Order: sequence, then C-alpha cells, then structure tokens
Amino acid sequence: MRDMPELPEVETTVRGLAPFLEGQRLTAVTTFRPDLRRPFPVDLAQRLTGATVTGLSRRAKYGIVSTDRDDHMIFHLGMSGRWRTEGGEAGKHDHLLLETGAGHRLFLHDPRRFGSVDLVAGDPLASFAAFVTLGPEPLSDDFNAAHLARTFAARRAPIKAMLLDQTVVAGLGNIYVCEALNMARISPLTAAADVPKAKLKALVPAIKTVLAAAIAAGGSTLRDFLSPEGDLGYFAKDWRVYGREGERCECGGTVARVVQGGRSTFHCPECQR
DNA sequence: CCGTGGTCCTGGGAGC
DNA sequence: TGCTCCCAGGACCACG
Repeated sequence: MRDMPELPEVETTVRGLAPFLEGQRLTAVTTFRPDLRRPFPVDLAQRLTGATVTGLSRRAKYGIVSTDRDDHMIFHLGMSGRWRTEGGEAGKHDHLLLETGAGHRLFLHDPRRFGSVDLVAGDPLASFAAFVTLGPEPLSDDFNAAHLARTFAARRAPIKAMLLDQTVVAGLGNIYVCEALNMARISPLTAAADVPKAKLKALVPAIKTVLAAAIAAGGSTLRDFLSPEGDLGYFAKDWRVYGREGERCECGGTVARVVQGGRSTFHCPECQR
C-alpha cells in the first residue's frame, strides 16, 4: 500500500524542496500539458521565470513556493503527485519543470493528474480562495478539544466525514483520519455530536501524534521520498488499521473495512466504540 | 445550512 | 498472455 500525499507528505516534500529552491533564481519554467486536474495558470511561466524563490511553506495539503515578486505558486499533489529532483528529461508523467540558477531541474510528476498548480499575487492566506475557509492546522495550538466540541455541536454526520472536512481541520486525509480514530478508540461511524468530550480530548493528541510520527519518518527518509525510484518503503507499512482489513488490531480485535461516503474506512469494531 | 453522492483521472491489481 | 473491470483519492459541485 503506497502512501497518499496528506499533510505529512506535503510537509516532507516542502522541506525536501527547500534546499533546491530557496534563494534560487528560476531560470526557466515549463509546462508539458495545459492542465492537471484544472488548467495551469496561463501566465505561470511568464511570472515565475526570472523570479527568485524567497521561501517555501505549507498550508493544509498545499505546498507554497513564494517569490520576490510576491507571487506564490500553490501546488497540490492530489493522490499521486510528487516532485522529482534528480533532473534528466521530462517523462510521460512529468507535467511541470522548474529550472534553477544552480542548475537543478525539478519535475512535478503526477500520473493520475489529481493535483493542481495555482499562482496568486499577495498573501495567499487571504487571496487563495481554497485557503480562506480552511480550519486550523492540526499541529497548531488552535486545534484543540474545545475547537472540536464547538464545531461538532449538533452535527449528525459521522465523525469520520467531519474530520475529512477541511473547514473543520486542515490537512487530514483518509489514512490519518482512520489512524487517529483508532488510536483514540473512537468509532468512525458515530455522529460527531455524539462523541463524548473525553473522547474528543483523546482525539486531539492522537491526531497530532500520528501526523508528527509520519513527518518524522518522512524526514528521516527524505532522500528516498524525493528520489525517482523512491518507493519510499516509508512508514507506509506501519499503519495501525489502514489497508489492514482482517488483520489484528493492537487490542486483539479484527480490523474491519466499511464504506462511508464512497470511501473505505478501516477501523476496529472491538476497541473503537 | 446540512448531509450525501457524483465527478474528475489513470495506474495497477484481480479475474477470466 | 491479454483483455476488461473496478478501485484508489481530495476538492468541488449539485441536489433534496
């Protein structure tokens, strides 16, 4: 089971790209097709070429490359996106190339093209529509049990669906929601409003723990993550429940798979109640 | 406003 | 071996 780019993978990607891009002048920017999930900005190459990268950052599952022209390129890796840093020529699934003054060639590689690339001028937190409604970063202090209790009040949707809602908390995807709910022993099927306060209090550190552990694991294998062959054996085999239907849960129960909103949910009916 | 379900896209695995 | 079928997923949109 290959890992999907959720918050930890994007964080790892941003950290891995930084040494290649920070302070570098973009000498050429090339797109190899008109779109990913949606069109590339028509003026992407024109606005980025000749600019110097001032910094990289992340918000939710988006990576942000900022330039000295106060332009901000915002990329989303979708489900199969990654950056290739080893250079060479563009392959079938390389859709965007950034060339730097130091001679690096960085390809955005995305076979399923579920990713996206946008470009905004000025503070992206204010000017990029998708950022305006985002909930708190899960690793920040703004993400806490009080926030969850407030947000979940009177909500009848299952807690699994609520945690995937980026306006509730920004950056969680299917894998880490399943993992965190298992760690906190909460059933993914329970209506959000019905989850007891004590469980919400356990859920917050569970989410922070699974994310931090994944970032730490990603950081330790950064070279692999960014490499072409990089099948990044990468914490992908250490899931507690994700992709483990029929296997044993830590508690001795058996991991089950159910479908919620058309997506697989892995959980342990024994300890997650 | 709320909750649900369809849509996009293609690689890869299962099954015949 | 080679074909077909179906699943994986985040963000967004349309519906009731």
